[in-house]
Amino acid sequence: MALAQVTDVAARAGVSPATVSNALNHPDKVSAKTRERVRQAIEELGYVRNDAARQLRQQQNLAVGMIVLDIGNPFFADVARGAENTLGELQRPLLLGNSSQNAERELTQLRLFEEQRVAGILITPVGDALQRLGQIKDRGIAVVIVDREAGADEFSSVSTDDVLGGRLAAQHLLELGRRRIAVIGGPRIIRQVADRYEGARTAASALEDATVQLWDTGAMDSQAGRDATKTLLALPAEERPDAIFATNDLVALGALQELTRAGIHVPEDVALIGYDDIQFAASATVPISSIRQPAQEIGARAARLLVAAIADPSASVQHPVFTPALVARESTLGP
Amino acid sequence: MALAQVTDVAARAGVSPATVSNALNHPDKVSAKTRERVRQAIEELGYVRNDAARQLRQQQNLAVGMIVLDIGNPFFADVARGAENTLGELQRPLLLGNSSQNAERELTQLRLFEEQRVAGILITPVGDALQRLGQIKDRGIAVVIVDREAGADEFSSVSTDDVLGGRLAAQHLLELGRRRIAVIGGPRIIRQVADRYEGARTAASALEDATVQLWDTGAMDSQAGRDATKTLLALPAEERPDAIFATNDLVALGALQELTRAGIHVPEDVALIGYDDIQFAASATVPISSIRQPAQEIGARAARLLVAAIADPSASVQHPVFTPALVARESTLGP
DNA sequence: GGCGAGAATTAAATCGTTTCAATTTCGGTT
DNA sequence: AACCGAAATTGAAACGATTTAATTCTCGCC
Repeated sequence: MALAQVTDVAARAGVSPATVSNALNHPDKVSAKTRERVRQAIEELGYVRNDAARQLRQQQNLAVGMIVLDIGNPFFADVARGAENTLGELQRPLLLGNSSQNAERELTQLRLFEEQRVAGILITPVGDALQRLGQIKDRGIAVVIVDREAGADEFSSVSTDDVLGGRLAAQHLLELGRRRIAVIGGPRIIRQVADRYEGARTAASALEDATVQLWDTGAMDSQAGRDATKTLLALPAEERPDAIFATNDLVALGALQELTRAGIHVPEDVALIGYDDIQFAASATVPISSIRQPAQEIGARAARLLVAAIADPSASVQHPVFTPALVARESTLGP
Repeated sequence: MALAQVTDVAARAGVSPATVSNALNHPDKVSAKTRERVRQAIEELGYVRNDAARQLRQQQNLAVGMIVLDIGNPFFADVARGAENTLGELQRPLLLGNSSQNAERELTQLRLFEEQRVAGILITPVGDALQRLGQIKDRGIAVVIVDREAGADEFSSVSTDDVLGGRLAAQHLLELGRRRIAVIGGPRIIRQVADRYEGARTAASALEDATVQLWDTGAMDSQAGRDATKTLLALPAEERPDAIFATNDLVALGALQELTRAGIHVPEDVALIGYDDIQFAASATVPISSIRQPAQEIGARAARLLVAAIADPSASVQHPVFTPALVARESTLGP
C-alpha cells in the first residue's frame, strides 16, 4: 500500500498539488475555504510529507546536528538538553550524535551530517578535527564549537575558561595546604584536559614546593578514575599525592570509590576535587568539590549562535566564555 | 558555489553518472580501473552524496529513530548507548530524540521520524501512544517498544519484569521489618511506575499489617524526589513511612538529599531503595539499594529486534523479558 | 579473423515535493 | 454591465541521486 502523497491529497480536495503545497507552506496564499478542504483531505488520507523530497527541492534542511563527547556523562546530557530546548523553540529538529571520545566515530557522524545537508553542526571536537570542520564550513554548513574555545576565528564557540577552572581547583587545594597534586584525566589531546592541567600548573608555579603532575587516562569515565587511582596508590609513599584533581566528575567519582576501597580517608589523607559539578557530585559518599560550569546555558547559547550563523553566514564570529566557579564540599574541606 | 554532484564527478572521471553511482553502491559492477578513477574524482572534488536525493529515489532510509523518556537519566543514556553501538555495527544511523516524559514532545518527535521515513523506531512511550504507534506501523515503519512490555502482539518489545522488580524491592523492605512503604514516582500513567507499584502491593498483601501507598510525583527526577519527600516528612508522625521505594534512582537520590537535610537517618529511621541501579546509586552519600536492570543490553536487544523487523516485517513479534535483581546496600541494610 | 557470451558502461526515466510564471477568479467601481 | 487590479489557483519544471533496459567492450576460442 503506497503512502498518500500530494497528488492524492490534491485530488481528494479537488485542487492542484501546487495548492496543497501552498496550503502547507504558505497558508497566506490560500483562501481559508481551500485551506480547510486541504486540511481535511490530509487528515482523511493520513498524509505525511516526505521530507527527503522536500529537502531535495528546497535545497535545505532545517535540522541541526550535534556531536557530544559522551552522552553518558550527565554534563553533556545537560548541554544537549539546553541545545535541544532552544532549537525546539525555533522549530529545528536536532540530530544527536555521540563520539564517545573516539575520533573515528566523530568522522562517521560528521559524514552522516554532511550527507544529510544539515543546516549547522554543534560539536565538542575530539582532538584536532578543526581542519575537517573548516571544510565543512566551506560547504556552507554552519559550525559552532561547544565547551572549548576555538582559537581561530573561523567559527563561533561557547566555552568556559578551563584554564581558570584548573587554576581555581589547584589554588583551592594549595590553600588547604596540599602540595603534591595529581591531575587525572585524558587523553591529553582533549583540549579541556590540557587547559585544566595548564591552569593547575600555573597555580602551583607560584609556590616553591608545590608539584602538579598529569596522569593521562585514556578515557574520562569512572573506570578511568578507578584505574588511575590504583596506579597512584601503588606509588611509594613519598611520591604519593596528597590531592587529586580529576578533570571531570565521573573520573572523580571513580577515584573516590577506589580511595574508599583502599581505606584512604578523603580528604584527610588525600583531598579530591572534580570538574563540571554534575548533580551526582553533591550526593556522593563524600560530597565532591567541583568546578561548576553552566551546562544547559552553554548548550542554549551555542544553539542560538548556530542559528544566527545559519541565518547570516557572514555574521561575525563570537566566543562567549563563561566563568567557572569553585564549589567546595567535603572532599576537600572535610566535615 | 554549488557542491559537487554525481554529474561533476562523472565528467571528471570521464564516465557517466550511472557508473559513478555503481562505483559507490555496487562496486562489483565496475571495473577496478574505473572504480579507482571515480574514487579519485570524488576525492578531488570533495563530493559528498546528497542523502535526500538518494532516499527519494531509493524509497527508503536506513536510519532508525529512538525516543527515550529522559536522556538526562543515566539509565536511558545507557540504553541509548547499547542501541547505538549495535546499530552502528549494522551501518544504521541513529536519530536520538528525547520526550522528557512529555506526550506532546513525543508526538512531535514521532512526526519528525515519519517525515524522515525512518526504517524503524525504538521507543519508550509516554503513557498511551500505542494507538499512534499502530498507525505508524501500518505505514510500514517497524516499531519496537523499549523497557516496557507491549501487551498487544503488534510490536516486539524488550523489557524487564517491573512487577517482579517492584516485588523484590518491597519484599526486601518487608523482610527488614518495615511496614509502611511509600512508593514515590510518577506520573502514574507511565507503565513502569504502575507496574513497580503493583509489584510492591503484591508483596505487601502477604502481610496483614503492611501498607503500601503511591505518592504520585509529576516527574521522575531528583527534584521530584525531594518534593515528594518533603510532603512525606510533613505528615504526622504516625502516618509517616518507615521505608521509601523510589521508582527510579534519580528520585531516590533526591529523596536521600531531603532526608539527610531533615536529619532523618537512613536506614535507621527510614529505609530507602531505588530502581535501575545507575552507577551513581552505589556512590551516594549513603549507598543506595536498587533494582538492577541491564541497561545497555536492553538497548542492544531492542536494536537487534528492530533490525530483524525491518528486514522481515512479517516476522513474528517477540517479547524478551529480562529479570531484574536486587542490589542491597547501606540505604536499607545499614553499615 | 570472426563470433558470441559475459562484463562494463550508459541514456533516460523516476522518486515526491516546491516554485515560477502564467492563468483564472473575485470583488469592487464606474 | 463592463472593467480593473488583486487574490487565488494551476501546469510544468526542477532538485540530485539510483535503476532499468539497452548498448558497447573485451576476450577467449574455433
